[in-house]
Amino acid sequence: MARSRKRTRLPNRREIIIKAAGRLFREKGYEGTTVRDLAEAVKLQSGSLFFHFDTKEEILVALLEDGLRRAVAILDRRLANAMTPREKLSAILHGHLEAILDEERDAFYVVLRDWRTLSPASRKKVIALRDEYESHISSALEELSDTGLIPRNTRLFRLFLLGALNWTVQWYKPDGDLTIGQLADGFLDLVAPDRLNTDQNRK
Amino acid sequence: MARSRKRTRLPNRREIIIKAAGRLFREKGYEGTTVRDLAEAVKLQSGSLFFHFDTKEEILVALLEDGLRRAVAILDRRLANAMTPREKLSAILHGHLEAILDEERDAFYVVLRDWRTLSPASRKKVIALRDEYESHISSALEELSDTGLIPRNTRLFRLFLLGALNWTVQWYKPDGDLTIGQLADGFLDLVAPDRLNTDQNRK
DNA sequence: GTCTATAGGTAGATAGAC
DNA sequence: GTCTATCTACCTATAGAC
Repeated sequence: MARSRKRTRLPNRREIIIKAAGRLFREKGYEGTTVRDLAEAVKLQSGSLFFHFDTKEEILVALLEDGLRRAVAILDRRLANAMTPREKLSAILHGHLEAILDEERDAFYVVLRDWRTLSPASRKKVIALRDEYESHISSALEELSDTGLIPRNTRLFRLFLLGALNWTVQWYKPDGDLTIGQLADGFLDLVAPDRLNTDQNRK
Repeated sequence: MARSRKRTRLPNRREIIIKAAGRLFREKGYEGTTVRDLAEAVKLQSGSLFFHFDTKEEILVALLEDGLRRAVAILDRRLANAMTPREKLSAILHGHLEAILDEERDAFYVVLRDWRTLSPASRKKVIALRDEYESHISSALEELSDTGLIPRNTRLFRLFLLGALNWTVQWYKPDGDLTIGQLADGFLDLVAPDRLNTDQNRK
């Protein structure tokens, strides 16, 4: 206890493996990535991975669970700071896009594509987390439905808005000409135009 | 030549295999589906498949190419019949959703998830077709940008709208309470409200 | 904790009979 | 065109030395 104080907690091997798995699974798919690929990425022999995880699937589950849990935290932090209806809508867009495009990018992409390969037990756990994340967004949107800020057909609007947001994982490039914040603001202006800022409405 | 006249062209074995592959690849993924699975689905032995296709990947490519080509045709037919700006926008929504949720459902789902597993040569061909399909939508939207029907930031609007539409493949259930036509009309009303039909705007 | 070596299983693809 | 039989390669996972 007295010996040494950790300044920045170094990621342990397990976390390093999960992070590398996230990148590889996103790039080549879970089934397209072999444990040898993963071992090479973290400079181990393939057998050594099985000291840290019992199975390959356990690595996938760890990636998805960690990622989804952190995403909920990111979103909730944004929502907690939002007061007006428009701020809340903005928080949903910024928080969600930040989670899926930046911080937990790999986990979101992989869970979307590869959740079907999970065993029933793992699938249940992961899908429950995914549903929980989405329920935070849905209930926040539900609150807005009476303010007049969003259309009255909440279900269809929710499907439309979340679809547009979720699809960004397919095309958004972090090194492109659009920051995540700009994208969120741009989308916000499409669904709830700020009438004070009329530049974009003038012809 | 004189012997018999085909009334309805029976799908030949090759087409039967492609169709079964579409269902299996969508359900279990391309890599998660073995040639033995596919052979069983069409009541053949696994070796017999290789009389019709040289490799497993060739089956995937055939599925995607056929599907994307037909999708372009579906969309263009809809667009050709549309006159007013709002009809054109409606044609985009109806045509696109019909293509990806009904007629070429399997191909769209699979190309989205599994295109990365294709060899570079096959990938190039398939992506070119995908781009061509999308360009038909994009240019139709571009035409609408001067009519005032859609927002002036066409790029962001296009990304937003196509994202919402494309994402429907993730959640739309053909046997649910929403027909594809109803979905298209509902989305149309969100992006370009019909002011004559004010029921939905009244509070 | 990581290594080497390999077991045990299954994948895509081929050969040749019919 | 389809079958049976099988090849080769590679996969996940394990065993035991260090």
